[in-house]
Amino acid sequence: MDEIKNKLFEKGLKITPQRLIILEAIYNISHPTADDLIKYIRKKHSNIAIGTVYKVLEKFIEVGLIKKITTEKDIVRYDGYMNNHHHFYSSDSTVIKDYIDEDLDKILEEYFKNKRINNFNIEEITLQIKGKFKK
Amino acid sequence: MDEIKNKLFEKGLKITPQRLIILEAIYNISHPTADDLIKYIRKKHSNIAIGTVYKVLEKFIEVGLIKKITTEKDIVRYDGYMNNHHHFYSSDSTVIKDYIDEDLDKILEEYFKNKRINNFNIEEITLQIKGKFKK
DNA sequence: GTGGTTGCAAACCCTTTGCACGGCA
DNA sequence: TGCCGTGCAAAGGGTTTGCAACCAC
Repeated sequence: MDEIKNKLFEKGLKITPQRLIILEAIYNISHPTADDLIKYIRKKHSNIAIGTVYKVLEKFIEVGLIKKITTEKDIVRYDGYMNNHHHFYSSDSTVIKDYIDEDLDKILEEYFKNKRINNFNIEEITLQIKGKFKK
Repeated sequence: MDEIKNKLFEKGLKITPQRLIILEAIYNISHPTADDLIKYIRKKHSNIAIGTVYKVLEKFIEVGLIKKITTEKDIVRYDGYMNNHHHFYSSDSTVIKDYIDEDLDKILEEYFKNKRINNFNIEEITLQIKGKFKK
């Protein structure tokens, strides 16, 4: 729990029970929706206001603690893993898996450097890889 | 307008004025939201019900005439260009631009073939390229 | 003729907002 | 103590739904 406190501290955020539990929840649930977080927190701890959850998430995004990710299925999810990474999206369920591949990142960087897209400054490239998980 | 009729016919859909105008609108607006479509149609023609627009779009997606695309900014947009392609997302506006690059598609296909991701069947790879358009 | 399609309005769901109270620094 | 964070409930905005009337085939 102390490393979670540190993360808040490093970003200059006040440490509150709500922020601690929300950040912990983000790290413990894979790509949660706001609703996933609320349920998780209400199960473990006492109550939390829905508005608070949204406000805290917004603040976390603002300071760069988490990211929003968007899926085909319209519901916003949150991701606490901040290094560059891609996502596998299941085409027959709501499952999302992270895909980390620094070799690929380098290939893409190189590719676009040579390509010289001259009216666009690339900041970030993310792959959405759709398909089916094998069982 | 006849090629639009053909597209509906090929997919086995009944040809109605609403479907014709919605599909035409999708081809004439870049990555429209549902609301963009409604406004476009109401400007050109007579009225159209909001519910109808959503139902028609859902049907088009079902038969593979269009795709949904999702952005950071939570609003669903529609895309009538069905060949594989990627998107540039402006990080300081809502502009989206298509990016077609068959060489890149081949490189990625090859890359993942060699990678042998063995618990996932890849169906489609889409790049989200975030950055800023130069003026 | 008849099943699919449309219009309309109400319902829904997720998210945002305003404000008074409460608690961290 | 002062200001930021929280809870609550109401409002907002986009999307979905149910049903009667309508129309393409």
